[in-house]
Amino acid sequence: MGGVPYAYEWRVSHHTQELQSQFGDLAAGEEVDLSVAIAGRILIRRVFGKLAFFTLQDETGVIQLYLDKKAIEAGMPEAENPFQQLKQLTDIGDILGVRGTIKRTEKGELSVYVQQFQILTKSLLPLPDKWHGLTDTEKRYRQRYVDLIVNPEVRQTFRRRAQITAGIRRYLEKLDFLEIETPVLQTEAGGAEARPFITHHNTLDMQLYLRIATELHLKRLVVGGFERVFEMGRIFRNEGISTRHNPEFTSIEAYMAYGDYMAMMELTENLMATVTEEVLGTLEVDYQGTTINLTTPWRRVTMHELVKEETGLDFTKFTSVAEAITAAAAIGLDLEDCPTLGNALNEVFEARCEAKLTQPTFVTDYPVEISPLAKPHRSKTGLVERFELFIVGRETANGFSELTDPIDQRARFELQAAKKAAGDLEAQGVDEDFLTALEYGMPPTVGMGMGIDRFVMLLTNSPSIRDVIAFPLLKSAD
RNA sequence: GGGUAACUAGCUCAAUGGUAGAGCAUCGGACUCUUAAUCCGUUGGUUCAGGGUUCGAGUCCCUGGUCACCCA
Repeated sequence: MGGVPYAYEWRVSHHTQELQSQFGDLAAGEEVDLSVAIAGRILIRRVFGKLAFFTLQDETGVIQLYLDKKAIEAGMPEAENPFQQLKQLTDIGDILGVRGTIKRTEKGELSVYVQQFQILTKSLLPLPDKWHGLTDTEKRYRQRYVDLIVNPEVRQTFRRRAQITAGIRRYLEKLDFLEIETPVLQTEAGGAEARPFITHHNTLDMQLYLRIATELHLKRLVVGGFERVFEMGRIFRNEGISTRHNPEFTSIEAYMAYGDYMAMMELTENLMATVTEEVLGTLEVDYQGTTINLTTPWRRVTMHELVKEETGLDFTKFTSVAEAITAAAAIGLDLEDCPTLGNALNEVFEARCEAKLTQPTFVTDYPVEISPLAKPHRSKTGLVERFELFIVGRETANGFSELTDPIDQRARFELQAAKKAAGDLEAQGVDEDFLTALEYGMPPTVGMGMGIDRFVMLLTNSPSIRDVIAFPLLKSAD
């Protein structure tokens, strides 16, 4: 005791939750002569003259400490007035190690009957009000460590996030998928339509981009002979920030040779349902007051059907963009800027359908114009074999039979490059090396990408993406 | 990008244009079964920043900042 406010170690025998469950049915007033050692942060202090109650929190939960003057003096005979020191030197927020036995107090609170204690770390800053806690959103995100200390549900969210990512990996590995890491720093940011972050390598004196997708490298691996690959990792998009968008977020992309988009829809729903069941123990998920039912199979509907269902517009009947624009105007939609029929269809879909897709729904058969990496539909001209998964009106996953024809792929890239040259900041350039890979031959392959953060939001009932990212990007405070 | 609202003590919040406050936390004291312990006392402020109106601004006006929500 005394003098060393920052200790080196404390041998812990139990965590609070273990004790709470192990002695859950101990009767009030009963004691158990089991010696335990625990450690944690002092959350609340209730101090009397010769008796004190602390609430101690460790990673798993909380337990009360029963601090009796006589017991502590008996347990720490070399110390001088140890109980007095305990009262004077400890504060809310300090990390304390204790050894003692188990006792449920007469008032019924399971406690550690402390014989010895040591201040392991002194806290110099006061914790937020124990009753009101920390509610200021900005402070919660900027000082997540404080948020984690005082809001147990925040710890639960990140614990659950870890279970989800572990569950996804376990599921895919069981299906013989191999996780391979691909470059974050790239000379050309491709694989998606998004503005990239630009950075610079000093010794090579080279402009580099942070990846906006993992797609093109994973497909190179498929060319190389890995039939089932995936990568779960951070990607970066230099776009706006909202409750659904953080500039860096986590995606998983998985590629499976010899499968098509139908197979991948099945894999995706089974993967998500399995992980949900593992983590929540149910497929009925409450999200912000709405029950989302993840029981498979999920609804599959083509974009054409859905648009017709919601708006009455039958895009299979239109022969030109002009016709579509006129018809859309009649229902109050301005599509003047749409260059092609496919763009117009997508525009109507985004404006009128997306938000209504509350229950999990695979929207299929997208226009080729907005899908530069997807294989043409085997029976519908102008469309590709693609799906997007919507849950709670949010795009949560995206997959397609991969375009494997290098000539077609070059033409699609060139269209993109033309848009880029015309000033479209989200268009991608021609990735010559990727085309070379395709020229060596890529087996028929299906790929899928999923937004991990959005899936975690769903399973943790989090309204904002910032609630599932430990340290979300915020503007600098000053 | 547009709109709305918030910003005051460490935390949660008050304060008709007229002396900046409360609870908890801090600090000191009393107290051997508390659960937001209780009781007595104490400390604590660039009212987000900068300008303006006014005898006087936390309050009204303008500009900016951050966060939140809604819309695009």
